[in-house]
Amino acid sequence: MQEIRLYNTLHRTLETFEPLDPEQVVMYVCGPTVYDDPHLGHARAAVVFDVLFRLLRRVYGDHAVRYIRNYTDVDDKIIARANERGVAIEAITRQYIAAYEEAVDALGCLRPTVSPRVTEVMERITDWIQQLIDAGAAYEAGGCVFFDVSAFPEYGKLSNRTADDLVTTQRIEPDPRKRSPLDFALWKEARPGEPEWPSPWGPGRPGWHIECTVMATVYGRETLDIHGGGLDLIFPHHENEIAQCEAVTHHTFARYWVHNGFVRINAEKMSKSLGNFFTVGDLLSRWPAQTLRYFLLSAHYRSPLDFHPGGLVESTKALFRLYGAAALIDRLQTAPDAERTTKQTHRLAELERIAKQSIETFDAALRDDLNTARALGAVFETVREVNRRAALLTDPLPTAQAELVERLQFLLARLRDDLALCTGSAADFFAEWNQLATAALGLDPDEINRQIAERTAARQQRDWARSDDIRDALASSGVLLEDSPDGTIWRVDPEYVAGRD
RNA sequence: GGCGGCGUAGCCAAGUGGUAAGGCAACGGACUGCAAAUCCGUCAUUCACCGGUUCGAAUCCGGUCGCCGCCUCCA
Repeated sequence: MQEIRLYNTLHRTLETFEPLDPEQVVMYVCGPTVYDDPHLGHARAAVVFDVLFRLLRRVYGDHAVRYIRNYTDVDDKIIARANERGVAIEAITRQYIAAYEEAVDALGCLRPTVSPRVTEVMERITDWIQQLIDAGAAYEAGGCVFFDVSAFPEYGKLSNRTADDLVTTQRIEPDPRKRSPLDFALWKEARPGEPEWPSPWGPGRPGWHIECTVMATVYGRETLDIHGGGLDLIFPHHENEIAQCEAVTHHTFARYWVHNGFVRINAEKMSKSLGNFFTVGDLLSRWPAQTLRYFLLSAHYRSPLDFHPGGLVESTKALFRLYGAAALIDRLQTAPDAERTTKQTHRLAELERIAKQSIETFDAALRDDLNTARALGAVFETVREVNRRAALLTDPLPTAQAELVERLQFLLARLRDDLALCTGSAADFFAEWNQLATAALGLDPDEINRQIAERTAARQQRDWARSDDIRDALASSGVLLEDSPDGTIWRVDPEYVAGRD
C-alpha cells in the first residue's frame, strides 16, 4: 500500500502519515462556533477535511476512521446574539447548527462520525480542569481558573513562538487575576445574564480552548492521529489545546496537525469581522453546489484561495467538460458480438493506457498532501482522450475491451468517491444549472423552449435567417444553443450569471 | 517588532534539482447550413527581482521588492 503524506504544522514539514492504530484512525477537526450562517471559508475547511476523511476511509477502511468535528455552542458571540434577539442561546445554536449542516451536506461532505457539542461535555470539562489544578498547571482566582503557561515548558511548539515573544506583544489589557498575561482562562466565573454550569470553583462556563481538548479525548483518544482546522487556529487555540492536554496526559496530544488556508476576497481574508464574506446559502442560491465544491478543490488546501465570480464561472465550465465525459463513460458497455478494426483496437488500447496513468496520477496526487488540483488535472487528461475517441465509445465495445471500460469507470468512481464531484448525472447537473441560472437572470425557461421550437420549425423550412435571428437573440440574453441529432438543447452561459454578482 | 505564508502565461493553477500538468479565455483549422459542443494546432526559452551553489534551479542558499495571515474572536 502506498503511503499518504501530510504537511505537519508541528514540524513544518511533509511527513508520511502513520496512524497509531490502522484499525482506528482518529481525526479531530475544529468545527464552527454556531452564532451565524456559515460562509465560504467554513465551507473550505469542511470540504478539505471531507476529502481527507474520504481518502483515509479508502485507505484504512470505512469503519477504521473516526472523524470528530465539534460545535462550539457556548461562547460570547452566541450569548450576545441571543441577548440581541431576546431568545435562549439554544435557539441560536439550534438554528446555526442546522444552517451549517445544510450547507456542508449540500456541498457533498460526509457527516463526521460524531459531532459533539460543548454543552454535552460540561462535567468532563470540569473534571479535566480539576486534573490540571491537581497537576499544578492551573490555578483558581476569583471564581475563574487559569492555565499556568509557565508550568508547560513546551508552550509555543506548534506556533513556533516563545513565551518571551508573546509577553512583549500584548495587545489587549490582561485580566488582572492572571499571574502572567500568557495564562488563559479554563473556567470563567458566571456573570449576570449568561448561561452557567456548576463547578468546584463556583458557577460559570468553560474557556474557549478546553472544550476541544476534552471533546477530542472523550470522543477520540488521548493521542489523536490528526488534528485539523483553519490556519487561524494555530495560535492561540491549538497551542493552548496542546498545553492543556499534555500537561495532564504527558502524551502527545495530536501527531499530525493539518491546517487549511483561507478564502480571500481581493487578497484579504474572508471573515466575519471584515464583513467581506459570502455565505454558503447565498452562493448556493445562484451556483450549483458542485461548482462551489470544484472551486474549493481547484487550489491546494494550504494556499490562499481568492474568491471572485470569475472563479465560479471557470469552475462551472470545467464541470460542463467533466460531466460531458462522465455521461459518456457512464453509458459505456460491452457486447459479445461487437467488433473493432485493428486500428480502432489500437486506439482503444492507447486510451486504456492513458486512463491507467490518470488513475495512478490521481491517487498519487491525493496521497501527496491532498493535491486536489493535480488530481483534477489528471482526470482532464483522460477527458480529452475520451472525447477524441467519442465515436468509438458510443456503440458497445467488444468484450475484449472490458478492462478499458472498467478503467474509465474506475477513474470516474475515484472522482465521485474521493472528491465527491460529478456525483449525479450530467443531465441533472445541466438541468440544475439552467434552473439556477434562469432564475438569477430572470429568464423564463418556457419562453426559451418556445423560441427553440420556433427556431426548429424555421430550420426545417431551411429558413436560416430566421433560425439565426432567434439563436442570436437568445445568445444575447445569455442562452447558448447546441444542436444535436437528438434535438436542440440550451445552456445558460455562466459568464452572464457572474455578471450579475 | 516576533512568527508564518504567497509572488508561475491574459486569468485560475500544478510543479520543491533534470529542462514548465490541467482549467478558463484568445487565435488558426476540422466538423457544422451557420453556430454550439468536441477534436487538431498556436499560446511562459521562462517561473517578482538581484546575486550565489550546481554539469544542471521555478525548485537549494543569501539579499531586495510587493502582497497576505497569526500574535484579540475567527475555518
